[in-house]
Amino acid sequence: MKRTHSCGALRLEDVGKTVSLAGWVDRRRDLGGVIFVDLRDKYGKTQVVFDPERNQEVHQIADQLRNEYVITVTGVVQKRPEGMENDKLSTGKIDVKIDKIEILNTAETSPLAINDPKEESRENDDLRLRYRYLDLRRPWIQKNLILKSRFLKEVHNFFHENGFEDIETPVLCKSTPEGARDYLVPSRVNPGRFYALPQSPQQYKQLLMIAGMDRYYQIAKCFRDEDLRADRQPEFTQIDVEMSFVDQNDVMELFDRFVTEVMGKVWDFTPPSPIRRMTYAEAMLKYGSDKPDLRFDLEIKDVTELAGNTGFGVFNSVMKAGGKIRGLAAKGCVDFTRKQIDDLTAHVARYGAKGLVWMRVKENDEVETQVGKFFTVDQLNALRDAVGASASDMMFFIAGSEKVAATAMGQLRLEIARIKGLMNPSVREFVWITEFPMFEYSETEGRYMSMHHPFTSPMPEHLEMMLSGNLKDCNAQAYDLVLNGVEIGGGSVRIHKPDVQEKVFRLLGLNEEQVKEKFGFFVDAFKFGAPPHGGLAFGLDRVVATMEGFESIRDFIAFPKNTSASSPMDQSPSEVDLTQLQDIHISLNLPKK
RNA sequence: GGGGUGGUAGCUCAAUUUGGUUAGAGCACCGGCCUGUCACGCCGGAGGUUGCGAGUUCAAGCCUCGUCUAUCCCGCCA
Repeated sequence: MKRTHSCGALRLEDVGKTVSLAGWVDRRRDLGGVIFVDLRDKYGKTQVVFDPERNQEVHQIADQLRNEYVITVTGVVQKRPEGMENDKLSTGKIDVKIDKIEILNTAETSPLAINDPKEESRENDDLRLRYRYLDLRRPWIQKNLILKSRFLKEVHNFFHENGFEDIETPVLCKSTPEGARDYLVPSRVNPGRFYALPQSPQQYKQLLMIAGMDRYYQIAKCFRDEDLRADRQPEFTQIDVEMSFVDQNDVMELFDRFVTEVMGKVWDFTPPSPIRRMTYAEAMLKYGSDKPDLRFDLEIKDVTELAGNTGFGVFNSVMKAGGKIRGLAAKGCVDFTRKQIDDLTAHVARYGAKGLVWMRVKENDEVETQVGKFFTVDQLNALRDAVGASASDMMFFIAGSEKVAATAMGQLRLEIARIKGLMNPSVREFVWITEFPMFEYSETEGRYMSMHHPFTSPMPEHLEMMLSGNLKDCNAQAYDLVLNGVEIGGGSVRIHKPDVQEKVFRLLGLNEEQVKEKFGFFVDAFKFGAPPHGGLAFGLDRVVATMEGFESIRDFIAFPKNTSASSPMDQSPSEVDLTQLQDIHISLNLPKK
């Protein structure tokens, strides 16, 4: 027994007890005589005291202690002298006078400042990942992992209480077209053949519905071989759910309860119930995004008719070409400098905006703008009223294709909110986005692609439209759950009729042979009595990160990859022995340097 | 694949108008002093291929080119 208590356990009522503690030396304060050591473990910190008058031998050993040494100590809990309490520690009213010490391990000087009291001070990511086991000793990051663990426990409870079964699905799967690039695993016993790691257990969970399992959930590892971002890792975890005999309302209602009962409990708050819903069309129009951040207004207005029918050639030609003109009133931003506006212009250019038109509303409500000569005073005033601007506001306008006008404006909206500090991290705004388009035209592929995935059912009233080949206006029974501008979950009602599924594959450009080869087993399964079903997947890492106000999910994953999808700690991916490659019948054809 | 930003001591950063003594500071580290500190304090010390490679120049951390790398973003991510 190395310890009787953790380093976060002792309180005033323990005074007088003889205790043993074990942990890491967080910090040593040597006053010449008495030596103080903050001993740290997962549970907290406790100050232990080495008094030369109490025990000279032990004191001499304490003299050798350095940061991150691993020790076990035994001593007597004492009330700290008057005025010597430390309010920052839960154990701060006591300390432990040490009679016995054992150095369990020494430690080299840490390349990371583990005991840095400034929580926001972090070394660069490369160094942190290289010494991740040291990085993970920091209390703030341990807190993140522990929170995720607690959340998972409640997730399991919730689904079990609601009749869901936790069923594992394969990690070695069949590679399928559509979607992200697959991670491939060569088969040794089947030369020239490959498994794919699952992008999600989508098909398996649907097969479980066909199998009659009725309600399935799984904490599922998913893999996507695409470029990384702060909120995207090549492997990540989903709370994956599927239910039989449900419509989309049933799924959303279940997750309304999930948010209230699980997230509300873990983060100790009361979410709105039900969570508000907004159509995709409304979100794109008003917020220029399918994941609107509703912590602030800054609503976008369509001013195509107003602005297009003026003497301003740019607006005029965009409208005639079938494009849109969108505007918004940036409240209290009349004093934006020319440099700020230039930066905003550059910002929206990244999203395809050809330009950014700005107008100031002066104290007397008069509109002032560089392009004023193209508008009448009435037209300017009409624009001002249309976007809801008044004195001391700045107005911004973007003209372009509907997609560019919407998304560039949406990004402008976010950037203004950042500048004005409107993204309050303590506010949580949930919203369901519904009625997503069924298909999306891909310029790079030159064809329509599924916006969600190819198993998504069209809205019943749009089925005929889809079957007749109108893909543009066909909406799906798909829904995303959005929190503070972050998509934390998404799902759909699935197609359960084999003929509809076949048709969708065909519309996506897959011929009969390709469907048979890639999805044959899946399509066959639907011929044997598939129940209507639907579900949803929650991004576990992203939910926790977003709830904690972090943008990067890396601080919630014990061993994440860097942006090159490699691990600076274990140097993976790495080269392998030639014999290993021979076993799996692989020869390398590497790009020239 | 493309763009932005960064790479200087173990760590976090600095180094004046394109350049001008021996590249600095804080923390960490090592030594000394200090008996109630808690980011202890005081004194001293050590620590540098300025990512790498070329180039321009009398002179490069600083300018140019290439390259590597990290990060953020666009594309991509059903």
